[in-house]
Amino acid sequence: MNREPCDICEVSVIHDDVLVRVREQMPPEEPVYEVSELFKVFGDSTRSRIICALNIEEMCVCDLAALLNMTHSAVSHQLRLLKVSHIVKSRKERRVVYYSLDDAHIGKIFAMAFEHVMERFER
Amino acid sequence: MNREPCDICEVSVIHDDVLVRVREQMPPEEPVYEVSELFKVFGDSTRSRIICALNIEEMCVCDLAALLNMTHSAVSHQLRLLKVSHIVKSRKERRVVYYSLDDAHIGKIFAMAFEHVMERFER
DNA sequence: CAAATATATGAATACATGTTCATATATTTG
DNA sequence: CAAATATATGAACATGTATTCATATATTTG
Repeated sequence: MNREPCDICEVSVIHDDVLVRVREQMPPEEPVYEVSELFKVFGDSTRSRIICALNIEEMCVCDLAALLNMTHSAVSHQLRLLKVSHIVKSRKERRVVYYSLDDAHIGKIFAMAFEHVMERFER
Repeated sequence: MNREPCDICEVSVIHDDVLVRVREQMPPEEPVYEVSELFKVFGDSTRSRIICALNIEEMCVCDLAALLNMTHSAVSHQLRLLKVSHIVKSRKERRVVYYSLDDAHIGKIFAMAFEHVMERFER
């Protein structure tokens, strides 16, 4: 009943030494989860396109909708998600809300992923 | 009927100049899509944990299952996805299949995202 | 060769998520 | 203040996806 170190794993662990080392060096659960949540937000082509656009210049919902050929509603929903995820920030001027990337880090991570993907494209 | 430059967008575009500039500088659709697909694979906490583990040391399915307290089946399914996405590679030795990160780029992107998340943690 | 072991996989289920539609809010203009 | 404009949002629907379960394959060992 109380099998160590794993209840679900039905067979014996093969490399105990590896497990010990990896357990020691594994980053804590919470930031790993946060990282995957960040990637989850990146992991949608609509949001990726929005981020690419805002990486060039700040834009309002209407312009983004025109650029991406989408309804205002769909764009607005995604922008809300991007905002609560601290990927995008907004400023209001008269009637229009201008969105831009919240953090320089965002663009960097994106650029690096882009580089990675382009390498595969060139082969 | 034939409203330019966007059929879906029901109102007039506000900033034509912005749209022109962004259209010019936007990266092509395909790599943007590929980037979002890459992030989609990263955007699951199970897979993130697997990637973190393999960033430390190569591991077999059984060890990963024990480490993550998951069934072998679930781990194997995720590893298959990671493999077809070229995030992970495998080598077989006798009965066991050892998995490791396919590309140094993977670890870099992950490390940068980690850094970004940790910044928020410290505030 | 039979039993055991390590991994893989197809189908099913449960849950998450993106878009649409209708409508609401907020701001500006006549 | 009424109409117009820009954006936001709740609910519904459709689609996608992670895990589980049962089972298959492949390899090794007695």
